[in-house]
Amino acid sequence: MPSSTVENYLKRIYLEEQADPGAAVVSMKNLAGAMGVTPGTATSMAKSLADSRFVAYEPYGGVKLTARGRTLALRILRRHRLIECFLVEALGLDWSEVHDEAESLEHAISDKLLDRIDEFLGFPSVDPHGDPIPTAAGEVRQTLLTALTDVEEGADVRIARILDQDEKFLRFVDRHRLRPGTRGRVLAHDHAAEAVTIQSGKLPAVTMGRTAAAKIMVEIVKG
Amino acid sequence: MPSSTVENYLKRIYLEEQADPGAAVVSMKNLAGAMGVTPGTATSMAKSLADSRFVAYEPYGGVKLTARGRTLALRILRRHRLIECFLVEALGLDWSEVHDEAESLEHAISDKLLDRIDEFLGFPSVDPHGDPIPTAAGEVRQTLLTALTDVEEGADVRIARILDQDEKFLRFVDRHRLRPGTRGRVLAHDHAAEAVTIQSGKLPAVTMGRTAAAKIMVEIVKG
DNA sequence: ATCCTTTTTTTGACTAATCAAAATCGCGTC
DNA sequence: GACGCGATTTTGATTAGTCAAAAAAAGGAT
Repeated sequence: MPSSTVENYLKRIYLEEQADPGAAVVSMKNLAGAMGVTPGTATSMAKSLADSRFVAYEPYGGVKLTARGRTLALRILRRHRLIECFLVEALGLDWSEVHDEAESLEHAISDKLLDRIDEFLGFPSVDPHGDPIPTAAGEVRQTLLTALTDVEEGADVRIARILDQDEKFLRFVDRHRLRPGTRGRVLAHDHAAEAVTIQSGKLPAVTMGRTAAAKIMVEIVKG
Repeated sequence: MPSSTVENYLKRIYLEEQADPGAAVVSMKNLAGAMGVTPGTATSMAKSLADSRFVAYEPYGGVKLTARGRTLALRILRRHRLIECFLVEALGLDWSEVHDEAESLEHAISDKLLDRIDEFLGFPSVDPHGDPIPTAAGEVRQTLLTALTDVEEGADVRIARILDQDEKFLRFVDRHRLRPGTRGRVLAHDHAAEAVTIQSGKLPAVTMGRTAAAKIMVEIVKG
């Protein structure tokens, strides 16, 4: 069995690949940054992941998950996201605080218990942040979403996914009723000022900067 | 924070001390046996636990928990037992299979989540095996129980606690309706043959040997 | 083509946890 | 009091994961 360190690296590599689908590989710099280790550590781990055939590693190039590595990464992600759902559903934790908890539980839970949880939850397809839950077979259903930065003024949208697990950011999202599933309208989109103004429910509209808006994925609602 | 290895050693030392309250200390042989490591490993861990002031270690003697060590051991035990309750209550797992799962989750769960679980369960005082759940303050309410081996023929008893987490044994107990909380009657106690016959509900009576009976703790019901 | 900066790799060291096997200790028996 | 056996400790080695700092490579700018 791979250690939880290995599991974390693979998960992280997967997420980095997703975050920048353009890049063919994940650099040691990015990997080290994402894992909070020094570059030398990332290099030596990359080699050992390659030895286990979880990644393809090209010296001075970077790493890229193999099919085997991706399968494992998705298994961890599945665990992580099902646990997040469970903590919210069964115990009423707030969606802004479940990420860190899931981060450690994902390595400790058995497959059997995970199946129970999946069943308990009614086989959900997304977690509380709107992130898709990979199937047990290792497939992810990708939905086509638009970043809030790419939405034109006046559009009606349904918030679908928040691409940031940071508790502070999630609480900001929550305060303005922008959590996945809610509807909203883009009141203004000032490209020069790099600011988007959105309004949800009866709450006052909120204006946010480009980087914040880029982390909010929506579906555009035809009206 | 102590590693989960350290947590496991402390928990194990606590349980060994409980299992043989007569002995002043836990020997390296017993500790190594209980932890499934070689004696040399137990010795070196004993030293390092002593350095952290979790145990008092006497070379060629043994180890004994300090107050500090006991507090931590009880914290782990509390986690373990609350998790067992939770898995049975919330997810309907069988009490015979929750022990191993709790064994790994106990090191991964946060205090905050544990408190939620405790609340969810209504602050239980015993787990599904009848083992007492230490309080958050680190106290254990010890109840006075009698081993089935010490019960006279004809006595009515209430099963209170099973001193063995082994799945096979627990399923045996279950099959004969002897789980904690149920009532039964000791039909025969043959001291020479070291066998006890007990009957519960409408089921046929079952006869078990001394070592099995010693693991079943009961309260004697006055009639 | 050379230099400079950034990235990557290498090297050497450290900690935690473990084992195997050799050395040593403690203690009951004769 | 010496012997011997079982328990304990020591020693030397291994693996996983990490860091700091030195060395090397890549690649763009001049």
